[in-house]
Amino acid sequence: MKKPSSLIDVARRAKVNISTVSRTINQTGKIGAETQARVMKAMRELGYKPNRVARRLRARDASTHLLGLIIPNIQNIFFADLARGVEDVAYKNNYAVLLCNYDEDEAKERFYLDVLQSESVDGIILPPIHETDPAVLQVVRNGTPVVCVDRSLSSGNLDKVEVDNHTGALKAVEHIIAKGHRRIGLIGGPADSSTGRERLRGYKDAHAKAGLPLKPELMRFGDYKQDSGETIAQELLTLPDPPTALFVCNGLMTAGALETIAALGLKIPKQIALVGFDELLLADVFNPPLTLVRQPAYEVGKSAAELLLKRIEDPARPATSLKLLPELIIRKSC
Amino acid sequence: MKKPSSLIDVARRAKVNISTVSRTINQTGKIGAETQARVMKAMRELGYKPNRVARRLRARDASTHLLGLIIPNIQNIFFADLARGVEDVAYKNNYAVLLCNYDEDEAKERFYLDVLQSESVDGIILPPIHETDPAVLQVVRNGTPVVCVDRSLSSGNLDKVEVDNHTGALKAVEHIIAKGHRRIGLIGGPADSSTGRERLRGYKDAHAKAGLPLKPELMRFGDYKQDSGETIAQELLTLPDPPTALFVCNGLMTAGALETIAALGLKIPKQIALVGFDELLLADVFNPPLTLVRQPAYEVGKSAAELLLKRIEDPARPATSLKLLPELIIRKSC
DNA sequence: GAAGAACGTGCAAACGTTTGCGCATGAAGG
DNA sequence: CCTTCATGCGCAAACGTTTGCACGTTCTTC
Repeated sequence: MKKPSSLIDVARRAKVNISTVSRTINQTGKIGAETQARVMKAMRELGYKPNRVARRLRARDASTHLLGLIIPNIQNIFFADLARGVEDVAYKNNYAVLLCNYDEDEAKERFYLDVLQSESVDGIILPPIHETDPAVLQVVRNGTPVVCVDRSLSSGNLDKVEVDNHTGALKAVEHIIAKGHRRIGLIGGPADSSTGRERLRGYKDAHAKAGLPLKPELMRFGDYKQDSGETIAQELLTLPDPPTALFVCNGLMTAGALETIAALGLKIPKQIALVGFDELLLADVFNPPLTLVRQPAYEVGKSAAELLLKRIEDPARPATSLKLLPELIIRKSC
Repeated sequence: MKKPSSLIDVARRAKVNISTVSRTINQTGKIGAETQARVMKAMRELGYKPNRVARRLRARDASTHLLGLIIPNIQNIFFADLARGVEDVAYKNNYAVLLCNYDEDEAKERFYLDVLQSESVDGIILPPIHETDPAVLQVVRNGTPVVCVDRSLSSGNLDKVEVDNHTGALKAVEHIIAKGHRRIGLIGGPADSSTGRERLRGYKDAHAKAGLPLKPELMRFGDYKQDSGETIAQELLTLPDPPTALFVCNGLMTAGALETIAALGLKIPKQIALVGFDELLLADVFNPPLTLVRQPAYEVGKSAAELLLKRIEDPARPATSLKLLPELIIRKSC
């Protein structure tokens, strides 16, 4: 473990004081051209790299050009796309982003929040695990810029960018109803997530508008992972009086549902119609091509990062709240 | 920006010296039960959280229980799965992992390497951008434990876990040949990646073993992203004398190829057979179900993390090199 | 009952930076 | 020739920890 060279080493080699070295590095203060050259040379020769830890310890407010992004599940393409959106604008502005995958685990979320904070990132983007997330609130109170994505935080004054889940679900279910379906199975999201609830509301409202009664036995709730889509579809489709259409509330669960539909040998859309949430790889070349609600995941990430950068620049600016519209892509599965 | 409380505040409140506080936190040294209680109380009341930055500055070797993972492209499911493998074993061992997505950009890779290093992570897992990556070598020389995944680094002495790409490709192409194909299009990986070259070698060796001549016009190389799969498939399939089968060297490019096959209205496997690399969501319920080489992505991540933890514990242990076998899953597309 | 041993705690240095202040030096201005 | 001032640089404190050392008590042990 070779000890890396420090300011002191550079200073010694260039025969100046460490403050001079620091100042030439940061372009702060007046330093003679000749001295600067000598310092630069010494730095090059020693392969000097500033120690970010020390730098941040000294100056808590020294920008590290580092963003934190905390996501529930990296295997969910929605979040991967979102992450890319964040990445791209961050990088364009010379920021790097530290990604943390908390796997819907509250303790883990808290841990990462801690880490990012104590790494002094300039700001954090995350979907709060639920509406009143005290850990997140604490971070906000500490003065770290935070922007919420996808899910919201009840406590008002935060920048956030969400998808209009209610409208998305409403349109989807209205489309299903327009296709003549009356028994529409719901594979919903977790009840304690705002996205889950909003999509459920869309499902309900579509029924109400069409004067269709809700059938509780057709409404089940998963955890946004593939397995639960598979299991719930199994339950629903083996009911004595099964639904004729399925509305599945996210991409992974849609994949799961498709697995059981295939296992059951059901034909889409004749025997069972299907509309899913989230775009899926290959959805348009699937057989039949899948009708689904495309969420602008990349754009969510992009906007969030832009908002965050603005806030970092001007912490006093009023909070902006964006709501992006999802798009119902009608193909052949319903 | 409220200033968080420090050891000093806690010490003052508990009427002890800061060293006493530090010691009760870290369970190091003997501290009386009563004093401990007083300190704990003060910490609770102040909501004290240790400052990780300061801690790491002081003790460069103090484990932060933090791992770094640098991946080329988060949207590639292979890496998402790999990341989950890393995550899971890390978390089980009380480590957190900082994920960095460098998007095949060398400058970005270097940047993240810098950041992780100066964040003093305990170790780093990454697929080196190419065999002789000086930045990575530098990190290794600095004494930071590194394990390479997926791709290798020419300079020997590193822990690494790879997939046997040669065997995987060999089996795949042998299977294609066994199905009677003689004109097999290759949508390969980048020539400067070890995975790309190994898979190419498998493709070539399968031809050689079957006594089949290589046809350079059927061999093209993409960048592992969906678009290039789409474009190259387009080029290949509109050749005057097009291939009757396609071997596609990763998942995203396979998806791209499927897009153009659909656009061209070609029937799989009759008009064009296909074998891809990487498991794909819905591959088994696709029409037809896709024959492909499944890489044990999750296991790669898992093993890598285990290796890294072992190395952190015992930096002197000899380097281990793992080669995991991919599996040819024969379905209907070839 | 005296000599250690063990225990509990405080003191201060060190980690690698940034930065306010102060001190020379030389040029400009009267 | 004496002030004034800008320029260029050094000194030392501070950021929040950890940790070796020292010191005073109390408990064994013969």
